[in-house]
Amino acid sequence: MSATVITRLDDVGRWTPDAQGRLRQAALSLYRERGFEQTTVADIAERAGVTERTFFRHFADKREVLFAGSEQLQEAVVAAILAAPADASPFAAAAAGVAAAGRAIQENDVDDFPRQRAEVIAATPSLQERELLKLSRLATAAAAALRERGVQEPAASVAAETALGAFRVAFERWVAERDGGTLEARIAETLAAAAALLRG
Amino acid sequence: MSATVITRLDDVGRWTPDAQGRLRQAALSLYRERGFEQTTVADIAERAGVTERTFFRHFADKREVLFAGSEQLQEAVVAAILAAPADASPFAAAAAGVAAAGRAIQENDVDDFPRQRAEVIAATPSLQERELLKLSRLATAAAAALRERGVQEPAASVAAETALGAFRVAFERWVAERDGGTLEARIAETLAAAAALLRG
DNA sequence: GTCTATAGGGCGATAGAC
DNA sequence: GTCTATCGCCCTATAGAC
Repeated sequence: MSATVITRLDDVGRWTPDAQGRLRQAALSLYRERGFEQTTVADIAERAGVTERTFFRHFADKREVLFAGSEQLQEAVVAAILAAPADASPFAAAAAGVAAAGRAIQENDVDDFPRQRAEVIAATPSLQERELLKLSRLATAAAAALRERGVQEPAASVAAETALGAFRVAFERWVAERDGGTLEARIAETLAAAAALLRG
Repeated sequence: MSATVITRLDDVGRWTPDAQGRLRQAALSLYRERGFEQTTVADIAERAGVTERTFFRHFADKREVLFAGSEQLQEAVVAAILAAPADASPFAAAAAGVAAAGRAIQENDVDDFPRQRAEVIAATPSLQERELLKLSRLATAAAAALRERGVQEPAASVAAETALGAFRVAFERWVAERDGGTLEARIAETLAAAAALLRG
């Protein structure tokens, strides 16, 4: 998520710094203006003031530009799961993980970036695919963290999938309803719904 | 899933019938032989005895050729949810849906197709993306079916996501362990683990 | 930075079924 | 005649190779 920080004036040399950050902003604005398919990598590079080749040096493909920072999110989730009280249930630990994800997203929220990004993704199937893959990897990492806590399979994977399913629903609702409260609140509400489900 | 059936000899005209079925078989075998990325659409078309252009008339892209029949699967899931006993809990109804999915997959199992297909997908990130998108759409359809049964949001979406999360875990385990019993049994086991989770 | 193979869309032509 | 499956050729953008 975080942009490259200029610590010394020498860093401002032949090229303007933070090409990656400019590429991300250029891509998001263009995807919003004309749509993902109607935007070429050349368009993005041009707006960011770099060459097409530079784009592919920073991002593996045209989709990935919207998913920078997903590793940090994953780390936050794993850390929260490992940091949960020793006596927390598997689902409670997984829930702590997705709650941390919600907090991390809101903390890094600048210029309504997460919601704008989410709207573009919601409008573009091929971006949805990438998002789902990231969430799936996140679930895999969460399950591994739960196993580290001593949770057996298939409980670990099921708990991770369930918590992340709740997260997905919460995030979707948060994006759809602009005045529906904070993401954290939505997540808490959805996790509660999940917990209530199997009791009923 | 079903191939075009030749009902009359006249159907065999200028071209050999069932181009779609041949394309699916050609694609799966080539993906297994040399991998998805190493296979070109031209390769597939050649093996199926049609032109490249014909491939794209049957399938939107190179991935979609492995996902024919997913609409029928979705219909089976929705039907099973709607057919569940009126007094079934939201989660129980969703569970009936994914159990039906498991049965549908095993019924159409010819030549170990589902497992071979799953192995190729497991080895190919871009195919995983497509698979996850299909499952996500399935979850959306399942949630809609639950709402039709009178389940409110967010319970409907959460129940659908949870049941499909369990399905995903079950399917993965079934693919990984060749002698681990039937898919149906795996699904039942995983659904039970999900139910146990939130009680604990 | 340059070069190239491949995906995948557009559009018209063709040939058979009915 | 219509409808539908196929083919051929053109094109651009992606993304990997060199």
